[in-house]
Amino acid sequence: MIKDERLEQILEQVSRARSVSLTDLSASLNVSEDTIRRDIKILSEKGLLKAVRGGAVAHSPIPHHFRAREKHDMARKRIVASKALQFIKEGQVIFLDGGTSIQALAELIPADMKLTVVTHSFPVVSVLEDHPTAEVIFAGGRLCKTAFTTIGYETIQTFKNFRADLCLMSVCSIHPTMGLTTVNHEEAQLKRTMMEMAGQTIALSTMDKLNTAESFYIGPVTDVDIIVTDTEPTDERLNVYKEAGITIF
Amino acid sequence: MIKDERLEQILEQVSRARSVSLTDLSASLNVSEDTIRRDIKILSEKGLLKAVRGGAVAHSPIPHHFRAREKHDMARKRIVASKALQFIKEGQVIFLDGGTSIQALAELIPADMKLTVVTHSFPVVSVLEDHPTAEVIFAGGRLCKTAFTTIGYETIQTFKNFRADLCLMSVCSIHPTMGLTTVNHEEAQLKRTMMEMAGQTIALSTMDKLNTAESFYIGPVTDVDIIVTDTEPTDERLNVYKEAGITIF
DNA sequence: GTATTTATTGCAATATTTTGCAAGTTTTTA
DNA sequence: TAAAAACTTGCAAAATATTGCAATAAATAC
Repeated sequence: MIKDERLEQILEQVSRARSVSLTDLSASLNVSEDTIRRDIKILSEKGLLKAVRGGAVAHSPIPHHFRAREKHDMARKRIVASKALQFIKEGQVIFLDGGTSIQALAELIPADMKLTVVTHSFPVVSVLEDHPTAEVIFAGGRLCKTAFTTIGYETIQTFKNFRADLCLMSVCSIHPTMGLTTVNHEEAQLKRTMMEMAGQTIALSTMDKLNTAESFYIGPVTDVDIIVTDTEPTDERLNVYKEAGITIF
Repeated sequence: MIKDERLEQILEQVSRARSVSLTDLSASLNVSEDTIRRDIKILSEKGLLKAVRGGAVAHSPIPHHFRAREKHDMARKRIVASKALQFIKEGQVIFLDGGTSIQALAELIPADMKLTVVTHSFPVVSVLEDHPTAEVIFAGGRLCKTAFTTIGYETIQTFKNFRADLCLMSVCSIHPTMGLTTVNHEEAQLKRTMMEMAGQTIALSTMDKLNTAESFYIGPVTDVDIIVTDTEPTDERLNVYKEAGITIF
């Protein structure tokens, strides 16, 4: 049997029974448990099921995937996320933006950390759904079917009801003189509100977003307090931001 | 049996019987009491049930776990859903409540039907995510980790911003004199608001919910305009509702 | 065509997690 | 207060994961 076919079979069994064991799959598909384990790992990385000890289970009904966006560069994003994690302290109220870097960050939050998380991202909710001590508040609004977030008036109003210690924002484009920009007017408004309502803003950005600009203005670079990237803070491309008074990690 | 599956079985039994003993669980799941004790500890740390001496009880103010209800009586729920579908007309603004009946209904909405849907249920969003012409507005709020809905002040405020043609509500309990009731104060408030803001309310109920009552009052039975059940409208158990002026389907 | 690379699979050695048991402690019950 | 039931802790056995490696098959280059 060809590998793809086997993956299909696994998915089918999971969707039928909601959970399957390695032993059963290994027997019914005539391959070793090791192979099944690897298959499940592949499928779980694609977000098509959830790997658990001894087998796999179907995902929760909370939407968890970004459809339009490819999950490329995940390694870099995890680096950024793990650097940003240090700024989150027990007991804080934090805003989590959309975007895969932020999703990676949510995955890293320790299970015993008490937090209040306000977010407008379905994938983030999906990650925190299993978190025992995080109080999660979802900012509703019009569903953005491409980014898997909510957006618009309602979303902004919700964020206005909170005063966060920290806003963890994913960056679309950042430029020393053009400031923070994004591809969409409503998103710009929303990000502006999130920053206003938070004591401190941390921008998560991979190096390819630095020194670029899009059409819709969010605010000057000095609106962010800290920039976290996937390179060394000593990288000379970052000097211009340091001179503007922004802390780099 | 894999561990995850066992945890769900425990949740299911707890939500069905409201309380379970270590001894019973140990016998029915074929593991030692120690293991069950550890399982219950895990679940209680996630806030999905309450550990008590000798077993576990359901968390009183929280609706039963979504997954536990998911498989239960799906056939009946689909009957109810398909009957309710006829009331949804092109171009309307509709409220969709949580619950598996409503999820089944969302699945039946034709792909070419133009609608504005306001909901607080993640599973419903998940279904409508693929719908090409439905504008989906998600009512944010505090995440209810068992029912996969949002709840609380924020959620209620969001619904107050809309005037819907139709509110499709899942019923917890309905009784001719006790009225509409549910297991949780916040949920009761929310349902009340949804009905207030909608021109017409349709209650989806399987027969086992009829003539039962829970602790938290939503409103009199006359708050709903139509009741859709899984039996014939001529069923004599429904007469008392007809006499109250409610249309039965 | 053959050689080289690449991907896949199973196996073995080594961690890690889960589970059941036993001994001792606490809580409940009568 | 004594007996029974339930809980806690530590530990060893079993189950499951991880890693590296070799054998095989498939793809690609030469």
